[in-house]
Amino acid sequence: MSTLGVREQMLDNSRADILSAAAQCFMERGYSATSIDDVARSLGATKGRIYHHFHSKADLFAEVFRFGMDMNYAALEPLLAVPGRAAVKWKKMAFAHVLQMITTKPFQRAVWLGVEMHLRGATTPEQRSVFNDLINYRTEYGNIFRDVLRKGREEGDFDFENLSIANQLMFMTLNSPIFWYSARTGETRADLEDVVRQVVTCAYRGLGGKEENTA
Amino acid sequence: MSTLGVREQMLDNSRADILSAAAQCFMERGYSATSIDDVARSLGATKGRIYHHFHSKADLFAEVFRFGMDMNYAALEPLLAVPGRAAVKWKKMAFAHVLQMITTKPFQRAVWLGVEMHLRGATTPEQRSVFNDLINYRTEYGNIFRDVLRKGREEGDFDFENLSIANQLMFMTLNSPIFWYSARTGETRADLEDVVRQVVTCAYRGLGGKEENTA
DNA sequence: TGATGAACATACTACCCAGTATGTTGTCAA
DNA sequence: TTGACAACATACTGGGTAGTATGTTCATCA
Repeated sequence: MSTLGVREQMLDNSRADILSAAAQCFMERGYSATSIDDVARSLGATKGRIYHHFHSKADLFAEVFRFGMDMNYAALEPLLAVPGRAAVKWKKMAFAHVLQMITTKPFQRAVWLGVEMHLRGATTPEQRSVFNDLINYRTEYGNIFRDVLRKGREEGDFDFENLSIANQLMFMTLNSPIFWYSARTGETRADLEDVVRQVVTCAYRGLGGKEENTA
Repeated sequence: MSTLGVREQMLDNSRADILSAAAQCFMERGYSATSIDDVARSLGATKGRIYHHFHSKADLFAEVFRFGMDMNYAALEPLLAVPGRAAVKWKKMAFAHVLQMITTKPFQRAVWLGVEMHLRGATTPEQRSVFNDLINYRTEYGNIFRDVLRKGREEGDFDFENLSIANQLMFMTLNSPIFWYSARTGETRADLEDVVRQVVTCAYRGLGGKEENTA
């Protein structure tokens, strides 16, 4: 692996700054209501900078989506090898996921937007191939939870009927902080984790999770 | 009350058709990506028809929002006078609400969009007063459930910590079919109600609802 | 039966925005 | 030092869109 020179570092930082600003704009105004000029203005820059790094608005959005999902996988990966009961593993995964939703909210809102747009078919044919990869990326992530749900039910720790519906409802609950959470003034890490814990508990119970595993 | 003449009937039907088409378009493309021409085209008409009945795009959207909430209140109202335990009342309310989300999905998506837009502050100053009324309308609706939740907890049938968080998570679950539900081919009323029941059960358990009330 | 107005359609304008073409500046390598 | 190129900024174009101004048709009523 070669070390990055100062120049490459600055390039990457510039790209990351754009991604961050774009995520914020997409969160605040949605996809179509966000103009490239909006993103540029929020950076104190102009269009030129954006188009130097990204082919198009759709491409910029796709990169925001991908970055968000990359962070999700990174947060989840350390937990995948955990042995033992699926319900216990699920709790760790759910906690990490909700924490991730809150701490990277703008990116997760973009992921949400992307999934929604895909479900509505609101993409042009050329974008489809790139976009389909991203949706598969996201679906695969969802399937990780889905498999754990199935295993947990087989082990008798979960009690739900339709797996697909249960998975949908679970994700709605776990993802929901991207819509309603915002840090109070003076909020501590402990306060934050308490919110996360309440969300996870709600989802766990919703899945028919047994109380003895609640601890 | 005066009976409506043929002319007034047709006017009202025309308005209702526009509202319906607009709700569909807003659902499929979001607010900003929906053009007035799109709505008109889906009706086989032109802009002139839309602007004859509505002042602006924002006004059209507001009316879709209002109509959606009107239907929600209409579905909920018969249940408000029900005496007895709050948890039992909650179940009836939740069932009616979820059924409503599914059967009037395009309008409910518009309500969702409207709330989201308001939370983002994506409205111009002039629209604010009209829009604030609608948001209050929706908040009041939410508070009906909120009060029942509080009462249910006081009666020992619910077990959650923060009331606001519980209310948020509950609504996310109950509303979620507007995003993932679509009728299968050959789906019966019983199939539909089974889906609704699963959603309500998930939300009920998430609130820490006691199992003996599940029936 | 002719005048009036509701319910539209048509035609037009001003503006915004994605994308492009081109100019500018600083850095680094030879 | 110089030329080459990355990393932008500036200037422009074409297409789409909200809103308006103005026609057209047809029912209704005096």
